[in-house]
Amino acid sequence: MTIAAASKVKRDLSSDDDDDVPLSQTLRKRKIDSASSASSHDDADPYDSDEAISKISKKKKTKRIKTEPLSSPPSPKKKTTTPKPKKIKKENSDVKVKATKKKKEQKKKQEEEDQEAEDQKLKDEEDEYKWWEKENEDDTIKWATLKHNGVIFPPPYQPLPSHIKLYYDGNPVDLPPQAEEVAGFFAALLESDHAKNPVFQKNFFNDFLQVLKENGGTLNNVELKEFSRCDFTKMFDYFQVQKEQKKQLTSQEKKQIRLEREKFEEDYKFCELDGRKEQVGNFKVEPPDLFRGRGAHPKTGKLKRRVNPEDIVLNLSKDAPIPPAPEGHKWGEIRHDNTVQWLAMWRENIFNSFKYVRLAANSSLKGQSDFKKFEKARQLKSHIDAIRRDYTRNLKSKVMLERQKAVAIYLIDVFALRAGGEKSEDEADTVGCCSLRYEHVTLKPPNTVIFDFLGKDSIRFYQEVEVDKQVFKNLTIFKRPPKQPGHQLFDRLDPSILNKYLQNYMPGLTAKVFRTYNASKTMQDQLDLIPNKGSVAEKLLKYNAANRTVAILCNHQRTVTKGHAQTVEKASNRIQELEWQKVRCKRAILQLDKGLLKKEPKYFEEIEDLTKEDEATIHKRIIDREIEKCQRKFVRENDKRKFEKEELLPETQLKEWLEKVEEKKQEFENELKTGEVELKSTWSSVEKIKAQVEKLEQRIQTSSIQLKDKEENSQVSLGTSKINYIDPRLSVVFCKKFDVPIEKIFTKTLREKFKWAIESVDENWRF
DNA sequence: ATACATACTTAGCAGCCACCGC
DNA sequence: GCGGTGGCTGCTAAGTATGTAT
Repeated sequence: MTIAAASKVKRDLSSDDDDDVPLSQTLRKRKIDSASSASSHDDADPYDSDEAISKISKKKKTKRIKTEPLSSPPSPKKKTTTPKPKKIKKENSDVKVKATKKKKEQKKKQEEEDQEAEDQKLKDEEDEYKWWEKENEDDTIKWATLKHNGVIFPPPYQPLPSHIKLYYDGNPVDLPPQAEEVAGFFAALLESDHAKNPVFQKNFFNDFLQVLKENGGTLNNVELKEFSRCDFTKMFDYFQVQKEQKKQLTSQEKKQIRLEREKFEEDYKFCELDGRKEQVGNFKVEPPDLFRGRGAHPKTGKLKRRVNPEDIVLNLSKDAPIPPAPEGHKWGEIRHDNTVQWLAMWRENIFNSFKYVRLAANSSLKGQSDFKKFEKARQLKSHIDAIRRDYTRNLKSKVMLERQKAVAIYLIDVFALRAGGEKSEDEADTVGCCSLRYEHVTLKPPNTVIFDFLGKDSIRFYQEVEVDKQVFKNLTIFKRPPKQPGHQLFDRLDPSILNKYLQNYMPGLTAKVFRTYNASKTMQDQLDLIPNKGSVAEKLLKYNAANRTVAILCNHQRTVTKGHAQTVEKASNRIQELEWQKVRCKRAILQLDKGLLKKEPKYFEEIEDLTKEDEATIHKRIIDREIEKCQRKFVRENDKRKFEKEELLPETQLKEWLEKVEEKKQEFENELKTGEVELKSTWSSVEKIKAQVEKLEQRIQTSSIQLKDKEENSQVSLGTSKINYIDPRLSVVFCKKFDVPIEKIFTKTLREKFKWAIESVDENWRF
């Protein structure tokens, strides 16, 4: 195969021949052209040694089983060169933060808010640390000084009132509080899917019994043996009532509570990094709960235990004051490691892995990492041609390992697959590129491939695509007997081999960089296609469409919301009703002037398009809706009156309302029979009605577009790509060039996260 | 090379709350 | 003004990647 052939991989290899094809089309069924000439040696068996099948065995088991006492975590890394702390700037940043908080309190007053924002901006300009304007030094050292106040622990368990209990075989069970807490975790989920999942039930019940045993068993000698004999409903109901009560609080009370909480959290929400005040991300320690693994997770439902101060390692400057541990406790360890970003960590008990407390997304450290990530992806631009040329050539390599690498990189590049590291048996069975198995890929000659597997978060990846002919051939070889379902497709590959290979092209190049690169490249290309015209709303729609192609490329999905089908139906009913109203208007016009039918027959065609059945359906829908409305109104009104101790509305009132509806119904029925519309007073002239028709058409138009947009977005999640894959500078440039306010594209938090991008590019910047 | 340990990014979802159409 | 709805945010699970010891 030639280099030219390689560059025909459709999506964006040298975006020449199909620049004008909307990506949305090519993405659904991505086609890969192939000019490969199948010469005989291509088919030579590339297995260059007979250990070929040796690694075929399914996946390896067990990892992370290593246990280590929490009290003695591994020693910190050696690199503890602590550069001298920079001078600390004074209270300026303090003031700023308070201003932000105050802002939250006051609603409405737009001007005031604007003013304040303006003020803040000024302050920002004075003393904000603009790291992106500085030279970038050593990045193995993350900070010079770090001070913080530790972490917030969840409140201790509050036992339930004594009349709320778990029931076993119908008998109340007295649980020690520690066990009651665990039972409560389950009870709270009673109506969720988790509670119906047998694995979840089993894992929960085991751990629950364990905790019960640890605490001396039940207090009233009920022996719990089977999950199915437990009744959590009383507990569940109690939680529901509590939730309801919380909701019932006045907005004043809610506000009060919120303010108190914010005040308490203030000290933990911020830390001091190199003398600057920066936000901490997850300063709250995760509360105990039942582990909610995604997909078919073997450990789902297990108890995630409470974390104590003794479990926590704090990381801060040597000279920083050590925050006091909660009363009667001490910290597990204090560390001074400035080669890492985390402020605190602990080991969790589900996988025995670590959880970290780190800085917020708007912090300088995170911003710098983010910036670096996108710069690395941009660097790939100057290597991508060589990489594609090489993998295209290596698709025919005599060496099996090379062929596998070539195909893998092809898949990662073209279909944006993840690297696909090995997983242990106690995790959900999900895969990425390197861990693809026989059954995940179906080959349909001549060159169609169906991918069907569960990826990260057990999100299904399903695509039927055409691939390069040589890729197809290779996949056929990778699936040859004795391989069978359960066997690895890339039996000689893992991400580290792949990454090592990739680093030959460019330092720091790894599989994931391709996702960033292709996502941002796609976005750039899509934005380039948008004409600079129309309203802001129209431009936004186009921006979102571009965003959507990226999300589809990266397979970012979301579950359709519960009410989605209903919402769609409602919306299309509305549109249908608008159409119907239009027809009525046109009928009315004819009633005013019959002669028009001959003059403009086209205009009145729609009248015939509406069938009697459809019309009757619409009538019924409207009437039903109105009846319901009356009834609801009646009930509501009386509820209110009851509450205020006023006299209730008599039934006759309801009847009166309903009679009005009945009249309308008669009118509709008559209209259906005769085809004659009762002329409204506003329909005094043909012109007026025509104007109304125009309005209706406008509404139909917008409603239809909105509906379509909603439908297309129902399964696609735009946020993930916007937050993680699309270089934010692209969006900034788009806004600048197209006069779209950045607020329309980035929420407040995103604007803070991407401050570096917003302030650093002009409108000529390109990815 | 493998196995494990560590640290950092990416991911979807629940719940809340502001806003919008009636 | 009211109730539903969609957008945001917080949360934490689930990935990727690299360093270190064996």
